Amino acid sequence: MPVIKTDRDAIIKESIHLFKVNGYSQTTMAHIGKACGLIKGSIYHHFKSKEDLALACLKYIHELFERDIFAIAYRDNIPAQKRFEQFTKAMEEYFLHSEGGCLLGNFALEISNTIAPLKKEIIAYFDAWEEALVHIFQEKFEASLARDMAKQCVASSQGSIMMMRLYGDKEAFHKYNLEALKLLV
Amino acid sequence: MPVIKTDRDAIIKESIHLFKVNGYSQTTMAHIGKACGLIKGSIYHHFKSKEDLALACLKYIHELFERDIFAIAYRDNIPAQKRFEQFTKAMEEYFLHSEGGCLLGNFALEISNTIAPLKKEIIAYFDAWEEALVHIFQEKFEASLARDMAKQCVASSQGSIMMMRLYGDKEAFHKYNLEALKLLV
Amino acid sequence: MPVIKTDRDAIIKESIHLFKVNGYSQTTMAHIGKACGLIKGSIYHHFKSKEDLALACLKYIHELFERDIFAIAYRDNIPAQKRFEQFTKAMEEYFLHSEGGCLLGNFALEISNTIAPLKKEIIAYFDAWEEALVHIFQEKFEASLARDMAKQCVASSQGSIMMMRLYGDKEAFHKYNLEALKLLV
Amino acid sequence: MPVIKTDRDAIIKESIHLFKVNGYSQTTMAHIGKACGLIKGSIYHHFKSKEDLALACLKYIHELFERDIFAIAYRDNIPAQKRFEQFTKAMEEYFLHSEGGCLLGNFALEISNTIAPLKKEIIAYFDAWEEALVHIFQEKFEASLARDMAKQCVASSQGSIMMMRLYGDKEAFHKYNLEALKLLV
DNA sequence: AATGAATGAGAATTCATTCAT
DNA sequence: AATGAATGAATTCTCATTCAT
Repeated sequence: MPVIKTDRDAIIKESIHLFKVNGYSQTTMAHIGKACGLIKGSIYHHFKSKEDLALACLKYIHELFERDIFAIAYRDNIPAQKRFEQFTKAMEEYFLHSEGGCLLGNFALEISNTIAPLKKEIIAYFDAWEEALVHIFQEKFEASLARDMAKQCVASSQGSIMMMRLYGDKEAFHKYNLEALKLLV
Repeated sequence: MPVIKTDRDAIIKESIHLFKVNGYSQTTMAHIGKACGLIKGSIYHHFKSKEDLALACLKYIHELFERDIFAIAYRDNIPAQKRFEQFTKAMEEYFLHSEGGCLLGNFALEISNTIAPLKKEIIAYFDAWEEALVHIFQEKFEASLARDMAKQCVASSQGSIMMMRLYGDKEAFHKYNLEALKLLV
Repeated sequence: MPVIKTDRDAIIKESIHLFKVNGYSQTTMAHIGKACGLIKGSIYHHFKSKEDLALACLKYIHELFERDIFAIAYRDNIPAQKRFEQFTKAMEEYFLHSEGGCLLGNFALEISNTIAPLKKEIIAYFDAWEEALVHIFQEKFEASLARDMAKQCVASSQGSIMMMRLYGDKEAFHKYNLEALKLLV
Repeated sequence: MPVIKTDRDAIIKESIHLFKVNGYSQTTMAHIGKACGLIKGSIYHHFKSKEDLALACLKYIHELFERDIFAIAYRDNIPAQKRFEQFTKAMEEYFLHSEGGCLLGNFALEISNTIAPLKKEIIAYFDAWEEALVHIFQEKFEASLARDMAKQCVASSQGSIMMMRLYGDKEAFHKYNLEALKLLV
């Protein structure tokens, strides 16, 4: 029962792509409109402002991750190590095919200081990512260590994605993920 | 022979700060002018465009890193491990006091796709960083492994800086650096 | 045979209120729609344009005044002075309860110069008001004087309404009406 | 020693004219720019917003009235009646040559409900007008009566100006002023 | 070098209006 | 009659850049 894509969703998807590749400020409502086959003004029928649209994009991705990736961490019937592998693989899968890297990470650096409502959502996303990893690691490590490991895992992932985006080098990103798996061996 | 701060340098320093904290697009020539006690038009006596100024900022930081940090890696009279410690400490020192994180990293995500000349400089900086680490690691590891380690080290640093910037958490950044040191033990 | 309120009438009444309080330009079709429980586009089933709707509002009020107030002036079986009292009282009654003052007066100042068809209706309204007063005054004064008195009476009323609207002071408006009555004593 | 007209003043004067004749909303920054020989954006060099410009216009007129008209009321060496004549004449002089009537009165009806900062200035202007008249009337009448007379005088003036503007009838305005003078005979 | 004023291109946003359903 | 979506033109405002002084 796949959810039927509403027009709202179509706009969000195009926007996510443009925001990821060109950044928030360099993406104009006209660009987004064009990508959706609309004129710029028409987008305001669906979102009350550019910021509002951007927030919807962040939430869309956050939900996607919750459902498809973070959720993996909570499948407690699967051994922790196996789960971590699946989790890491799902991450890799997503980002290898995500032109422009991680929208949340990009926005964290571009606008989290200037647009507060977006910052909140960005932090919520990284919190959830961290929490998922903590849930896995806790099974094998003491809580405080598990948290430190999770934090570093999130950070390293973001760093790797940044480098993949900058250099266009998917190879290195894959290697990083292989390396990350050793954490739980 | 300490370099005398020219006006040009003063503008660069203010710009670096603003660019780091607020990003490229969200920093206007008027903001920069105000921070320098000038009106925006006057900046054009020193830099021919905003892009040109941004490039000067990137180069300024790149040179600073070459001189003060990357150079450490090449002090071959010091043992590799010691050098790595010094290198890591210098990095930490810099970024702990750098409000807004890493300008080069920020710009990598915000505008490397849209402003090609800046991308070149950003890549040169990360290349140099990586090369410095390779130089250290090569002493103890085989070339290809040393490079992989260097790449991951750079990426992880950037990821940690991103998180420190987003969460305002210097503690976690410090912990990450302690952890990184274990690479060479 | 009381006139049944059609939907058209409901829209007109809401529009009159919004136009009076917020002016022509600052009242949008969306505002009007919302007040009527419609979306803005639906109003076009009843009126072919905003201007057309505004014209209907002006005519609605003009007719109301003809029927309920101006008509008083022509009840020739009642003594002029008594009629004038009734007329003035009816005016006061209306405007004391009219949030936003006099729509026709407001529009006279806001858009009579820019939207000709509305100006015509506005002038017709003030002409009728003046004529009604002339009819009363003529019984006691010579034609030309009666007309001058009528003109000043209309003008003063509008000025008083303007001040009542600006200051929110109904008291002063009442005093003015008391004063006006002395004209015919 | 005539004050030298600054560019700011030139913009204000053109704006006053356009605002008076076409109203606030129907006057665009492009209109104003065109009238000043500028492009629309350039006006923002002198005024930070349309509202700010409008406020400057209101203040400009308010000051003009204080200096050239209201001041007359306070020349206590001249007999009250004479002063009232001069005051009324100065008013007539101004408004007879003011295409578009009274900016403050026009704005009172168009936007005092929607743009609070402008309302404040409009009220200050009418307060000052009233106060000037009170000062004259007090010499011959008891305070409370003087105030009532002043209020009605202001209101009637505005009503007459409204009618002059609507009908384009300067004659009637003149007659009204003659009539007003009888108040102090 | 610096300033103040101006520019022009474009940004986000609004709004009356239309149209297929 | 009503709706939701779309339009296109216009509106306010921004900003990098230029130029005469």
